[in-house]
Amino acid sequence: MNASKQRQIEVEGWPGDTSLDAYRRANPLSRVSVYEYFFEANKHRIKVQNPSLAIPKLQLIIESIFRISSKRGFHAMSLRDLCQESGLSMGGVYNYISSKEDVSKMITEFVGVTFVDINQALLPPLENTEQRLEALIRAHIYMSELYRSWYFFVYMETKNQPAEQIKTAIQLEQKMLGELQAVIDDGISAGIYRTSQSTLTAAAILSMIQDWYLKSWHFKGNSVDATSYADFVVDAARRLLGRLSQVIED
Amino acid sequence: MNASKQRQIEVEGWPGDTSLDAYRRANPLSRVSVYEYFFEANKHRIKVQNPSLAIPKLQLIIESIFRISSKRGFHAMSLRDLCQESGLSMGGVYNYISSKEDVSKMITEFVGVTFVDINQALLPPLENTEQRLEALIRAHIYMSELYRSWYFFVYMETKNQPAEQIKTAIQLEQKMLGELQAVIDDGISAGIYRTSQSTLTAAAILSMIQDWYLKSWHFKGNSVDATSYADFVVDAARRLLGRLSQVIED
DNA sequence: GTCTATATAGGGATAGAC
DNA sequence: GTCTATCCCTATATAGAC
Repeated sequence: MNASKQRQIEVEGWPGDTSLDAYRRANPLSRVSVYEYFFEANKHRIKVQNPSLAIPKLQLIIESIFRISSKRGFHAMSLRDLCQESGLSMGGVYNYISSKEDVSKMITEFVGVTFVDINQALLPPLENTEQRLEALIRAHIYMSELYRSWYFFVYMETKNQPAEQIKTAIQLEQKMLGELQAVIDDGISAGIYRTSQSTLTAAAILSMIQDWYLKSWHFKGNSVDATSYADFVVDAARRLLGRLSQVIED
Repeated sequence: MNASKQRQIEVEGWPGDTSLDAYRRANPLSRVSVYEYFFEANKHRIKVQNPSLAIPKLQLIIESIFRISSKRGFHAMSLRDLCQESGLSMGGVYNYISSKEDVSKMITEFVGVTFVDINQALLPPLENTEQRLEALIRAHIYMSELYRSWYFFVYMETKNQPAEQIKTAIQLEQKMLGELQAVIDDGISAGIYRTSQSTLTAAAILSMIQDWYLKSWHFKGNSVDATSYADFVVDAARRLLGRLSQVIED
């Protein structure tokens, strides 16, 4: 249950099969409810200890939070709004959270630990440069497709939280930037890639990845699905890195 | 004074000289205080009518808003915070704004109208595909360099505002996306560019541009200045569009 | 035009019955 | 474990003196 203890998940299909479906089958989160993991990770902070009671209630509360705060932000959401949306009472909600700030913290940390660790475990080794770059890109896009509300919440809300949480969010981003840059630098040494700007290129690739959950209005409007967007980003990364496109253009 | 009435600003230097300095000389905003424009644009909503009194006070208030809300968000900023930061009293502040929501609206609209119109007027014609693409990229980056707080505020805060203002912000973004895509499609027709994904490429370029004010922590940490970041984005756009880099790599 | 003092509503959080 | 009722604080906004 504790993703951070897993080192390398052995799975068939991924990352050889690069589709969203192959990723979903490889991702341990899709086998049970994500709220089961969430409950385990936060058991010590939650009053209600019976899992069969707590897990569905947590789901109710967190999904309500995502719905309300996606409209006007977490800060603008009052706990009375949350009670109305979830159908719970004030007292009921406070059996699952210890404060409004605390629940945002739990969500942020959960994404930063569980989601990141799982994707880490799904990565091919560094030697395999091109496959690793592709897996870095696709795993992030696919995870954020499967758990879009979580990613969107963390990106949008942490910027408005106390310094401590902002640090968590920026570290999360810098970790991914570091991973990307390491692969790129590796590819440059190996003579596969040609660019003098590995840092900026890594940042550009990350922004394209983040667009998938930050600007979903844009992709919905143009009916692009997760797999084909990931295809695009992988191709774009190759172009930025001085590699010819390997996607056939019609 | 009213930028929206200007059609094509005649300037020497820009866009032939692509540096930040050339842009600054061409930009009419840099000749006076931006708050002079702001006061003119919002005269009808402000109680204090004496410009020599109102303009510096507006500057004080808006700069205080930018400072406070860049930390924990506009919504988290109370008017008492604002009074303390600006040194004004509650009554004093309310002589310049009619409500908290109203001031955020004024800022959003100002960026969406004045800033956008000025950059529009600085653009070379559509026929000149490559120069126009470059000018679109550079003008946006340079304007956001000169008025970073304004851009950051609009991007971050409008997502947490009433539906009406979100629409304004998304329209602003879609306008820029449309401009980029038009140039790209033009370049494809002319046989200059090679890509099957003009919409997604336009979005990727816009994200790189927005990174300049959304992730300034990243560039500061790597000591990249506006001109060299713009160089990078122009080069990256060419790579994405199937054009070989024209920047010399060392 | 700017201040101090205040009205009024709504926020987060808790006590205690069931 | 969940509810209702309530505490107390802070928010925006305004009234009225100077």
